[in-house]
Amino acid sequence: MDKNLKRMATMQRMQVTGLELFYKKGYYNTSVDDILKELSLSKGAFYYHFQSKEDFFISIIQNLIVRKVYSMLIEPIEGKEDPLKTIEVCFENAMSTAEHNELDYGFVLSNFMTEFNGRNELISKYLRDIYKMWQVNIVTILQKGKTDGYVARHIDSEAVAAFLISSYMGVRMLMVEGNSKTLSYQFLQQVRQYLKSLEQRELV
Amino acid sequence: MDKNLKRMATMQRMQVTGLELFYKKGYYNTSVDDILKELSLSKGAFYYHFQSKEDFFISIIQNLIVRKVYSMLIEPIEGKEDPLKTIEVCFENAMSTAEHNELDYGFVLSNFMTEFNGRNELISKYLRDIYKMWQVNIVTILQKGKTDGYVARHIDSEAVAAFLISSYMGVRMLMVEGNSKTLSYQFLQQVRQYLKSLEQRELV
DNA sequence: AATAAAACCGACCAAGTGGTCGGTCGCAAA
DNA sequence: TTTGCGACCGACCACTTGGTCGGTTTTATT
Repeated sequence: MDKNLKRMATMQRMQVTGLELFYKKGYYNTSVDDILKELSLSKGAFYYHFQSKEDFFISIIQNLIVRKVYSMLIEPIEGKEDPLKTIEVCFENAMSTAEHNELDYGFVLSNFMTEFNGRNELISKYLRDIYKMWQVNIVTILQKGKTDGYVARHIDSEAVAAFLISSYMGVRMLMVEGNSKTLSYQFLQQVRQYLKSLEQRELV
Repeated sequence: MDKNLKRMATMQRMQVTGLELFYKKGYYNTSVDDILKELSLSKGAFYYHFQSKEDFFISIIQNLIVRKVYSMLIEPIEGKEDPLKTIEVCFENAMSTAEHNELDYGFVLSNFMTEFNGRNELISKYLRDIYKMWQVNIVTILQKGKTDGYVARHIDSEAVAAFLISSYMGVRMLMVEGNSKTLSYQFLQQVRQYLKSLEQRELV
């Protein structure tokens, strides 16, 4: 019990610091030693808990990244009434969080998707699954929104979801290049404009 | 003269192969030796022509990446009549090119922006400049579009440009995860929907 | 053919890299 | 107090990295 607790505690410390550095400097550009130095731990400790650097990163995906994306972008829109409004608010919050984080290196998910693409199929798959989870979620609430009369029936929910996700990943990438405040404002403004064009007009 | 030609030829060969590999495997994940092996050249040849790996990459930006972005995304929309239609067509072409490229690893510019962000300020600056060039260009034609009665006067050109670029960078990133055909179609469909909402309605 | 500069070669270097392994330490059960 | 084991240490290994440098080959010029 207690032992298990200690084990988990150390692993979590490693994962948290690992994600921090991987996010900041990139996976391939961060050595295991870098992480260990930060924690004053040794190689032995690392390879006692994890099989490899890859295995370590996968555990980070499952324990930290999934949760992060879920709590920030998926959970806030699940089962809400007006999908368009809900998505708008969710984006506002996400952008605001990013904007006020002085150590912003972009959207975790898309950064890693870019880095691992074509280089590590296994990790790419895990990341892709998170993206899909998000995508499916948006599609679902849009479909429900049609039934409930919030969303125009003729729109292609899958396409809207893809477009929203694309634009979000895009701005989040651009925001790190400075001017995040302005960009954030401009982005939200245009998202609103776009979302408005999806509204169900003239309810019978 | 002739000497200069040979020099340029070798340098270009290195740059082309370099970009290919950097684009495919990432800058930090591609060694100078990797590039040299591909060309059957030696370290000596490389460091005779370039001061460092960084210097080499900067020359690639200036000689290849700038031109690529310019010819694909900037030049096609310069000085055209109807900005919204022009942007639409330009995106259609860009997406089509990407879609039919079986070795697609995303949008060159945004991939490198992500990779170098926070890791190499000098290179980031060069890349950012390309992005700005593109941005300014879109803003310019949108403003002209207002004067010419194609674009609604109340829209924020800067915001529209940022939004368009964001979404483009986003899809291009997602396209490499498979389903590029579907994604491409969905994206263009939504871009059209969005662009339509920017049109100048009811001309006097 | 002689020459000199330009272009290229490849062994070498120091500084890392991910990963291994024999050992140590502290704590809980006996 | 002894024992056993989970947690951790750190020297070490094979290998790769960007970069150097003394030297050789190509090439154009005379």
